[in-house]
Amino acid sequence: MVETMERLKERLKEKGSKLTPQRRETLKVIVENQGEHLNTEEIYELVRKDCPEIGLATVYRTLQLLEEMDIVSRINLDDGCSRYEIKTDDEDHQHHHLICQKCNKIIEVKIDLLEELEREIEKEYDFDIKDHKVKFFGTCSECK
Amino acid sequence: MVETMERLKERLKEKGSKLTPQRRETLKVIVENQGEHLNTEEIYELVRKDCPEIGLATVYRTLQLLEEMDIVSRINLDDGCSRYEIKTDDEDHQHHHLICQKCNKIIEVKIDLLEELEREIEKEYDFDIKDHKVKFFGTCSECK
DNA sequence: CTATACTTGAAAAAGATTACTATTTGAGAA
DNA sequence: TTCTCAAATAGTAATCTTTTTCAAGTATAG
Repeated sequence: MVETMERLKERLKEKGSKLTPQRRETLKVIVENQGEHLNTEEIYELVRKDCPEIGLATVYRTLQLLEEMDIVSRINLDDGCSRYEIKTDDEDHQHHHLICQKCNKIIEVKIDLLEELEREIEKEYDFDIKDHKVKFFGTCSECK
Repeated sequence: MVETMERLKERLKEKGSKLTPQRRETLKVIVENQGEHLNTEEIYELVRKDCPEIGLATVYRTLQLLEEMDIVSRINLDDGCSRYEIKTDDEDHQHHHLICQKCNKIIEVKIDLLEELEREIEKEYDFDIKDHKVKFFGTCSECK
């Protein structure tokens, strides 16, 4: 938490930007709700508890900023809105998500195992891979 | 093309739905523009050439229908709209896409190579995988 | 031929996100 | 600390994609 906030402060400074209470609080909500895949509206509601005067537009702007600064990543679950999760520094790219088509549960996958495929693609297509977004659809253990 | 149209007719009949000129023309445009990753507006404009009286809402409805019937698949490139491509029957799940972060070109990847990872995930998470959506971000050969 | 369920076009509505504008504020300089 | 000014904010309007509504049209089984 502290390190994440420090990272934000640092990257904002590099950019000539400011660490405002609104930005601090928005990041705090995302960190504290790791694994929840909150959308913008949900983040807005949670941020309002400690920062009631914040506007929705500011939350949108902040999330965009946090994504550009590589502090959060955006997830698209095809439900008509963007969702966000914190990027932990121990992973160099986004982890995968399992989406249950029956109960809509989202499960995070710790295994990466894409190295081989990525090396193959880089060679075959002469393409430098920087990151990936991988979603698997199917049925979770509880819904089988 | 003929087989794809037959498949549509067949699946519509199963559902008690009709094969209308609007649906026929929409599918035709997608088939004829394989590899273009057209969005709804673009499909609408192309369909209008041969079917000028069609409404945009019908195109939206038809694309939804085609996706449900597993005839096309939707691609989300985070550019604020849905794009579509035909599902060829020789692939049992969606192929991957490479997205160049410099020129925004989309490259289709023929290699799948996800079998091993999927088996691993199914075992580890007790999750039945039916399909996947995989995007790789980076720099294409021309932009290096 | 006719009843009925399915489709359609046009326009309105919804929902997410961005743009605008006057005002406020964080943080470095003095 | 106080001053200064670019950066940020709140609130609202505007935009853009997609869905819904509804009256009218159409295919098809019987």
